[in-house]
Amino acid sequence: MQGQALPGFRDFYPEDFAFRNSIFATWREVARRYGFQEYDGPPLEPLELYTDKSGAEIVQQLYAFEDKGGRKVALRPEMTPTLARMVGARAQALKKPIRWFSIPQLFRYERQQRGRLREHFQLNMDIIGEAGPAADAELIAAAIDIARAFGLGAEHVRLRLSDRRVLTALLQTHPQFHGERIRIAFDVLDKVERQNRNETERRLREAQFDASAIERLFEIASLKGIEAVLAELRRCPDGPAAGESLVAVITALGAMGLSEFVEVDLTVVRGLAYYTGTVFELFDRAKELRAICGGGRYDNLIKEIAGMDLPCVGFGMGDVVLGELLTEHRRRFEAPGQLDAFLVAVGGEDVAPVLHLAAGLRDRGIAVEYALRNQPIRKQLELAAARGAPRAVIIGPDERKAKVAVVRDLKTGKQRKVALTKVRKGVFK
RNA sequence: GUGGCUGUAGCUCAAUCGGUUAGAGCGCUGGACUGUGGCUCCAGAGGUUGCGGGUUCAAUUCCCGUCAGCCACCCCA
Repeated sequence: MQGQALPGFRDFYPEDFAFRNSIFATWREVARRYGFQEYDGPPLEPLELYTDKSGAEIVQQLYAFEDKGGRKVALRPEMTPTLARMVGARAQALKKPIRWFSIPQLFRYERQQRGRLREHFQLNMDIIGEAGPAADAELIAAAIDIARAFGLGAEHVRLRLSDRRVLTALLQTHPQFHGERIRIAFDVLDKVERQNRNETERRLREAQFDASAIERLFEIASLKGIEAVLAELRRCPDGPAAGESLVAVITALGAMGLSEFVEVDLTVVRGLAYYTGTVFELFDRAKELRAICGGGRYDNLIKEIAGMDLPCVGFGMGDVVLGELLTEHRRRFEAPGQLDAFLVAVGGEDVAPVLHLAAGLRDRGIAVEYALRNQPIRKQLELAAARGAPRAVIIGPDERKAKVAVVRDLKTGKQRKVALTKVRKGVFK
């Protein structure tokens, strides 16, 4: 075997490409329904776009190198910094709120495993310039509607919802959770579901938290559902205010009829440091796969990158985990037969008339194919069927004499003679 | 980046205790079938057993390295 794709990179054979296209088409369709406009940026960006925001360690996970002009560049690992730059540059001119989406191919140099490659396509939807919770609800609704558009209902997926402002308010009721140490608590909470309790306690003790603080953190982690969270918030000084946005988001989603998908869970934190409020993830119910989609509110990022003060909320949804889930649910896309007709020449003297007919039909936008060698009709029909053509148009000496073609329905096997004048116009019956 | 497991035809898998010419099904190509596909039958092509080294009279089989895949960690687009 001579060569193969680099590790973590995919070849898309026609059936894979059809599947990918069907995912993209659904993404675009839902984005359109929500009034989003599509944009794109360069796949190659200045390295600093990522290092400035994410810290130098992430360079280890970037496809980064020096170009021939000595510039340090990187293949984009995420779309948000590019979006921030683009919006920042025209922030004055763009009518707010901005609703934009993109389907970039993103790259990351990491060891691949299931659901995580070195390259993937990711739908990004963002609302920029609206600080209120209606924007958060709108995006969460879009994420859920995408799942629904793929035939995934509340029995297949669930949306886990949290809010960092709520989490902060609850944590701060304990004196040991303050300032930088809240970040540590975030980090631990993010992993609390994946680790056993002993491991979690060990990490907290290493970070100098005492038994009462650890107890408090587990208390917060165990709060499930909005009622439990609200009850707890009422016992904090700034609690009710911190919970306002979360309540508004849940209310809006309820009004849209999406409550059965939504579950408040404070252990959803998201790894990225720049989230400031709402955070959410879409999961398969069985929780066998990684998150299908993740996002949240990041109100300070554009100011950091472009200097404009614009609140944002957005999410990313990759094609890899989603594709795995769809395949599991047997919703794998079958490549559609794209031909309208397969033209069959009975003998060598029929080839030129078939070519002529093919050219005329193609001019009319009709998709046709014919055998590239002289073959028995048997072979030509076999190819026609394999290509998924709905019908074969057979032309032989008898047909030419009678100025007709035999149109054979390849599904039913029924055939009839149709005048050539009609066939030439793409009328096959 | 760390650790564990696994690599045989395009795909799914065989190959006895280490035994000489590595097989089968599906798929692909051709034929039976000279104006009618799907069925059936026949034949063919397709392999450096991931790659490299070692042990042995003999390696798909045992050992080491390496690459790739899967899983876990790390990390989360």
